[in-house]
Amino acid sequence: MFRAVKGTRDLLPPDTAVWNRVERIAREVFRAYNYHEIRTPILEEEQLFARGVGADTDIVSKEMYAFEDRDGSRLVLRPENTASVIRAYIEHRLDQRPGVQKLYYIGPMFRRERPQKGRYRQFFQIGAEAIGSESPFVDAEVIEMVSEMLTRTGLGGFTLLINSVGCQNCRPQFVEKLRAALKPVAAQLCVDCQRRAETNPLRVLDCKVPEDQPLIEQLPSILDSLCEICAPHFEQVMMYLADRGIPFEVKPRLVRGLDYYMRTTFEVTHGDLGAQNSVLGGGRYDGLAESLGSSVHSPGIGFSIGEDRLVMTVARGEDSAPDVFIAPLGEAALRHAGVLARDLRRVGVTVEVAANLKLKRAMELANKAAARYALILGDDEIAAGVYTLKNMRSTEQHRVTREQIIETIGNGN
RNA sequence: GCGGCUGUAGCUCAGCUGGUAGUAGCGCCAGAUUGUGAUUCUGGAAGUCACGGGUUCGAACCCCGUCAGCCGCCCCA
Repeated sequence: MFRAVKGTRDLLPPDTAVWNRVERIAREVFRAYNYHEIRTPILEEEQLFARGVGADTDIVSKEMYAFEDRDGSRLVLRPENTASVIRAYIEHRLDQRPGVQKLYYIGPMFRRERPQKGRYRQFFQIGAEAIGSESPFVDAEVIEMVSEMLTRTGLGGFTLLINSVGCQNCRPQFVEKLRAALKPVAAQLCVDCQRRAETNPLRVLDCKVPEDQPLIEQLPSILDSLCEICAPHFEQVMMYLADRGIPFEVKPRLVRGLDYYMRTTFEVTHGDLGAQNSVLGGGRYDGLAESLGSSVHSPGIGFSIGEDRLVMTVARGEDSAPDVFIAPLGEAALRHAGVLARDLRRVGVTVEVAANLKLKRAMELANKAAARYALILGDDEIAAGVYTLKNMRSTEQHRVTREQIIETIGNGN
């Protein structure tokens, strides 16, 4: 027997209704903020991510689905979408279009990790990028938008964390400071942190081992090391968020795993997600376009929502049910039903026709499908030129004309 | 990539210290005579007990391996 490959899954009804609802809300919110959809290929050149995301990141160094194409070129299934969007932005000279380019996407990403709760090898992201402005106002607007989006999907009890990770000027200085501060205490930290202290000191700040926390608290904060550009930028972002009444928490130890982030970074966590408690991550990446070959400075900020994780945490809805379940008795009635069904569907009524079934069976199926009405069509009705319409909930049934069907159903009775 | 737990009908699960699977619940299908569902009653189908080895007279049960799922680590959405 064939099965979905490890880490991938089939989404079945009625769960797909929840996905559609989430996506519908996302599109509505994107529209309100004047974002437009971009669709980029799932396959990209391997180098795009090595250069964009960073060759040393976990995503690139060990999680990509990479393979050699028949012509020898190295391709990958995209592990994230920001690099692709920037690639498309450069390729199609979107920098020549007027104003800030505000783009959104919804689609699958691929990372070859060990699956667990809220983590799949094929997972879906809803994300957006605003390219062409360094203004902290844009940062605040993006953050406001994600907050709005999550709230409207019905997600409650999430926490918005923000931070600034500085820029190429102030971050290296901070890293040195951190290294110096870590030297005397590294031996008392967990083994992972001892390794991180060497390879990537910023990661130590993100350690979750409880015993390490007292020592980590004592380490310098990047917010004290921000340069004269980064510091006011962050202040303004917080001010604009406060203006809009958006609750947030400053987490100076928030570190993101992608190399391209600078200045503003943010994350949304939710308690119901288990160890993978992050529903959304994002940040500013002012140098990314240039590192991907753009001749024009194209600063940007973006985010992506883990749609699988969001769906996990929002209420489970019900899928749509038919308005009318038509039960035709006999061949003549079936032909008549086919035409009637077409006409009803054309005016927006959801119709199911029970073909070649006994009436009892048709009624059973109408009930199981949660249909609002059953429409019985037999020789009597054909002779009289009417239909028998039964309200499945109240059990009342009447003989009605074609016009009355649409009227009754349209009224939602 | 590393660790822990789990793997019996479509689903949720029983199955005693190994003797060769359950009238279990839900679901599914059919019937309770004529053109009426959801309630009720009756009947039925469906499992190579994840897969492959081993121990044993005998394994769903014990041992080893593989695979899958879940949970955690790493990291991230």
